Amino acid sequence: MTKPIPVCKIGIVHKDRVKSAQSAIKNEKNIFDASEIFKILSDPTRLKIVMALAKEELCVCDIAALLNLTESAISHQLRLLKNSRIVKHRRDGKMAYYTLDDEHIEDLIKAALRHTSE
Amino acid sequence: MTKPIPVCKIGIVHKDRVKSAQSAIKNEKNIFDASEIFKILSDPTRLKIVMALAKEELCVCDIAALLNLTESAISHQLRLLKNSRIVKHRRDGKMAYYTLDDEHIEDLIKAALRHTSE
DNA sequence: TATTCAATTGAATAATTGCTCAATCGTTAA
DNA sequence: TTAACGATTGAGCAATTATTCAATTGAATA
Repeated sequence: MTKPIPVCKIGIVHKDRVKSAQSAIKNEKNIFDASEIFKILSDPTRLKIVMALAKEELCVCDIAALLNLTESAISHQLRLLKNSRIVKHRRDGKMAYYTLDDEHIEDLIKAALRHTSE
Repeated sequence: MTKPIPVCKIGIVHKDRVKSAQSAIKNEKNIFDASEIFKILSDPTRLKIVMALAKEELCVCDIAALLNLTESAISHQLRLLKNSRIVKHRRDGKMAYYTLDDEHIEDLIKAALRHTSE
């Protein structure tokens, strides 16, 4: 079955398939949340920050030196990462030390790297 | 060890940590490629397309009806997904049928959904 | 207290992006 | 050949975004 009804302009072509697909994307909120996480990791600078913090606790200065960017630029990105609960920080005097706040993120990155090296 | 050298303006604060972190992000090309995949999945429309195609083979018309968008908008997004080798298509007459081209992608999405429901 | 400095914040700018609209392509059928 | 239609493409627009610059905050120290 699933025979094509060649009238796209009027309606749906494969009604049963579309209905089935609909059930796969019905949870709008979850999909939006997932896309937000992907968006956070879609910037190379942020992705590097996350990968660096997966290995070491670093202060803003360290990350700025590591990525050759200003502390301001790093601080802006860290705020986004913090809002997404991907990193957390602790204060020690003038310095702010950042670490990962989510162990799932590393798996996510590994899964992405798997796609790249196919 | 790893004693803070409080002179951020002059150089690196925690030399050994930065050196260690550097090794985690040394493969620039891979990181960029991974960020590209995240970028592709960071748009809710594209993410829905991928999730729909993970369940059913669909033509452009079906997807447009499913997401309530024009065929043009869908076609533009499908081109991006095709360029990233996430979807593939076959032609049958006037219609173009799309399916997933990468079984890793579903794992990637599942991993992201895991983060959202913490 | 006054100064220094890491970190943060807000405004501004350049670049990117998702969609619409209009035109075109390619295949089917009259 | 012509007409119809699903799909694709390019230009253009509105919205988002990564970075810089300048100003500010907050903690340590002179």
